[in-house]
Amino acid sequence: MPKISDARREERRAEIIEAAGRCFARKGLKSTSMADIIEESGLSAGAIYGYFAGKQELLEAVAASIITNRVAEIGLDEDGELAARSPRELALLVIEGFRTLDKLPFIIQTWGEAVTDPELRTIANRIIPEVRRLLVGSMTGWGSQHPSAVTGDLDEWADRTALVVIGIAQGFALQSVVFTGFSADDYVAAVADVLPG
Amino acid sequence: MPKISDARREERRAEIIEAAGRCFARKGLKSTSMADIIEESGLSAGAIYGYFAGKQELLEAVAASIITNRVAEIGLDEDGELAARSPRELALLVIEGFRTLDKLPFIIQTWGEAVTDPELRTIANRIIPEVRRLLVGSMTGWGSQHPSAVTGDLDEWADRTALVVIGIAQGFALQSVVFTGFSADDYVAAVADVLPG
DNA sequence: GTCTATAGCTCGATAGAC
DNA sequence: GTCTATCGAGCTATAGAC
Repeated sequence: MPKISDARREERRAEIIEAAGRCFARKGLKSTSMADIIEESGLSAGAIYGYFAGKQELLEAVAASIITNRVAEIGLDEDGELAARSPRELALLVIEGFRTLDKLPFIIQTWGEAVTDPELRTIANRIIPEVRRLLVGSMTGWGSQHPSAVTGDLDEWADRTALVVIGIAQGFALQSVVFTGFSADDYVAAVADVLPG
Repeated sequence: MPKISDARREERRAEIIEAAGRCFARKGLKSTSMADIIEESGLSAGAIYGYFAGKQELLEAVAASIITNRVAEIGLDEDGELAARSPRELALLVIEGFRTLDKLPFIIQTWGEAVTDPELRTIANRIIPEVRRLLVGSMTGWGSQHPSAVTGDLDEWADRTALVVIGIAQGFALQSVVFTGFSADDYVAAVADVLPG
């Protein structure tokens, strides 16, 4: 077989990540076997292993891919620019993203894995500060226009508040996947109630 | 073989759950083997399997045990009675509990497992409404004394707000375990900022 | 402590683009 | 004809059962 171009190789890689992502979302992290991914991708074991060293590395690639797509959507309005938004608007924006994300169960499982997988933790730790930076930037803009909603120093306020905004969104994700009687609308209403904006 | 008393059997069961809990917390869910638990408990394989059908059932028992202990602490003041508390106080109470809980990493992993394990989800779904009920009761008492902080109907307000209080605490737990640069003090400060009370 | 099943993975053989 | 991505049978290691 021929040596393929870099572009084609990158495409293959993406295909494999996609296939693995579908398996993980459908069957769960644990019970997805390499055989499943091999079948889903339509390739052979050897082919897969030419791209990824193992299941762990695949999982990490899938996680990185999803999380990168997520970040690209957060905090960017229609023009792809960062707009000034209130804590409430930002929380609802992130939650709305989670709400329409079919891979949410996979993400929750990934959080659990990150506890014991340093590589996944590294990925998370590369992304969280980036999300936080986006939120802080957007909130700082809003806060300067609404000083009465800000307690203490503007930058410190935005810095702290971003943490809780992220936490609230994470709580939403968790409850929506694990809690059977969960009402997304109630949660959203409560967030709108609690956060300023 | 002598049939042991029910009390003794219950005690043994608790010992095994304790030993398994230590293993899970130390080595993580995945890499804890039955051999580890057998060794940690000082019992034989046969003995363990006389109480639990397998690793999964043990995990579920450990989760149920931890979560039950948690609930016992939440919302109960020194007298074991339910006091009226503000959303802020309740969130900080739950967070403080997480903060001093050495088994937090285990809990996060359990959330991930619950996505694919119906039995664990059932446990979570038995507990979450109970915690919520405690929070709602406590907050309703507080809200009736601070009507200006309540939007709309008191009961509905407490019901909704409890969701977010739980979510904020879950976000704290997640970030404190996964995010390396996490500052618990900042998160707590932000919660105190955001929630009424 | 031993047995069995299964998961993850390896590696020589193959075949197709250049 | 050469070079190498892909194939896929089987190897190895480990977890769980008793």
